[in-house]
Amino acid sequence: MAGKAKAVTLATVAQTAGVSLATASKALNGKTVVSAATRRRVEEAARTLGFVPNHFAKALNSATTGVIGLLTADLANRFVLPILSGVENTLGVESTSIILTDARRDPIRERHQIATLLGRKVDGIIVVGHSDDARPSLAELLPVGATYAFAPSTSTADASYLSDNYEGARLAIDHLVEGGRRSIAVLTGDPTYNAAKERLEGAVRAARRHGLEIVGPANAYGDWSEEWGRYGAESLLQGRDEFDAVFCANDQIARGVVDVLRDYGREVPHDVAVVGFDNWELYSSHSRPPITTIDMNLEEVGRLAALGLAAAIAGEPPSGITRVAPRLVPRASTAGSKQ
Amino acid sequence: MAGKAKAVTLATVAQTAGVSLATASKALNGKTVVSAATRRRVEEAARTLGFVPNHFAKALNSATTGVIGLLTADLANRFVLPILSGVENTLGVESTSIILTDARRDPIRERHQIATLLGRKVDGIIVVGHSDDARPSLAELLPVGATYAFAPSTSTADASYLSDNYEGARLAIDHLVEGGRRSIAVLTGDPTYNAAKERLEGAVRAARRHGLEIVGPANAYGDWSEEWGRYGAESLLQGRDEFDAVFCANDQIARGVVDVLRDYGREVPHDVAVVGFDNWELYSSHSRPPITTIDMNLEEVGRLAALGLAAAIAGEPPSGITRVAPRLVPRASTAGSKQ
DNA sequence: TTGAAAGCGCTAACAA
DNA sequence: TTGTTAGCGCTTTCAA
Repeated sequence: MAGKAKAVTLATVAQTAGVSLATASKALNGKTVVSAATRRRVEEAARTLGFVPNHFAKALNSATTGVIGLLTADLANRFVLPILSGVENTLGVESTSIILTDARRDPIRERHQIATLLGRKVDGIIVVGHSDDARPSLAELLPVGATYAFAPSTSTADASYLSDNYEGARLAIDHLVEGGRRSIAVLTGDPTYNAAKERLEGAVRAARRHGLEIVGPANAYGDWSEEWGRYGAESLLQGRDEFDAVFCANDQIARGVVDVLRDYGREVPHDVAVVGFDNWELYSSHSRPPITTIDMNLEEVGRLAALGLAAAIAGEPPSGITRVAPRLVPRASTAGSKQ
Repeated sequence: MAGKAKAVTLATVAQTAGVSLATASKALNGKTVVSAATRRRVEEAARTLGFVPNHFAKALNSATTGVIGLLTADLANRFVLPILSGVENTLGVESTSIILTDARRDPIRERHQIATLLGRKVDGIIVVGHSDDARPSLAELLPVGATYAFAPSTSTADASYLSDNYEGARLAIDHLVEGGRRSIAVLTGDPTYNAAKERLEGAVRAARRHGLEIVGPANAYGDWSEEWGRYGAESLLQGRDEFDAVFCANDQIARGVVDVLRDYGREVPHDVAVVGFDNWELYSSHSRPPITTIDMNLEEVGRLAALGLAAAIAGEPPSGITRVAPRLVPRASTAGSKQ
């Protein structure tokens, strides 16, 4: 720990530049009233003295503090990280700081953290959920702006940003159909999740647009695990329907499917093409073969939530649900065209 | 966005409690000089008015601000999350806030962020690396305390906290030997990483302590991928040495090994036991069979880094490298005793 | 045990 | 275009 740096204040800067405190303040804050020469002198002085403005003093007489709160429901969740990253990258580091909190799925903890954030006088809050299931609005509790990322608010007056499951499923199905697949099965996830429903529904709709029906058992729900993927694949293999493709609602399911197909001597992608969801990179790109998947573009979700909050802080609060288009990440599990 | 809450200030509280500003301040800050009755009255007033102290005003005349900076090298890295979580959970939410930054492995960006954090008058900084390879000390640049998590500082004057790879390897080898394994092979990771070297070395040492030598090729280095695990396993199968266990330097390698053993009809754990490293839960616990692994206890690393920083802030800066003991997470891949 | 008053470092009227 | 002055909300001497 180096010695305590004696803080250089604006007063010192003003003094060395030979101007008043007020003028120095104006010069450094880009106010137009100061002459170019004065500004140069002040900036020079600030630079040589290594002046760093004290944000606390600044915040004390400004309407805004340049700090926003990130209220995450579950920091350990692997989906929140890209969102954080998107937020962090969007807000200018110099102008805005992020205070991070983790409610650990505990509503009581969440209340506490909101109080803390408000005590820190954050300009706004980005509420990051742990799935894309809707969550109660915080509008009543908050005297500041807020946007919701991943888990949308139940109130449409709030601005929510999440990935578009329907569109993701459509991308997957279109890709399979373009590859010549006509008999597509679907294995979706835990039916208590929106994502499981929407990805299945999106697939059914997209298939119909091509004049196709999804093959295989009507009840394609399971959970989000490899085990379910393996079980589902075996069921399909033992079922009466032929299939040349499987769309899975996440990468783990897809991994299970790919592994079982391999065990049974079905070649992927030659005999059966497989598409996953989530683009859990380290996971889906190292299987045999690597799995084509849908990336939710969660960084973009974070980016939009940050921009939305910035707008809200600027006095123009957005509202409604914005669905971010996912993208297809093609890999070997769907390579080549069938026939 | 609800209406702007007119902030309740200490002055209002003092007024309703019928005391002076100064007394109210003392009462709320636990100063002993105030009488119990007065304190009760002030607290009562504060509660009913919903008084929340303004941290900026507070920080303006205190030595500390109750804010610390988290300087992460790479937020997208999956190892930093548990560390963040450990830090977040350790610092009292009410008393300390965390400002999050992400340098994205860019030293220039890192400099900027340090400047920003110092501008925010953080009481200290926790530097979180993206691997356990040492990183340059920041002591020269920082007028405040700092601790290093995961990636230790190159300076022993700094306090660094990381997981103990040697101990992790020892746990794995001991566990295998206790299970009756005598011919243990090792597949480690990318030789440019400390972790790869230390885990291999730890395994060799631990084996010798049992009077055993590691079997298989001397050059056990590869990278951190499933592909390397598969390749390494095939090499072992085709080699001349018999082996009844494989210790892998991460879960991906272990997964590759398990999959190939399965392909070749070797039963895990009956014929060959497998241990991974990192406890990447969602990954290692869903393979066939689920993989025994070493958990680095990164939350604990975060916790200690936070406590160390708290000590530094309190004027007692710790120093040196603290290695956190990992723990074994037993799963099916080593179940039962051989023999 | 309480209160009056002086700042913390800065911004924002207002005056010059 | 520049400077003077009054706070922002709080803590902290120092007196009472």
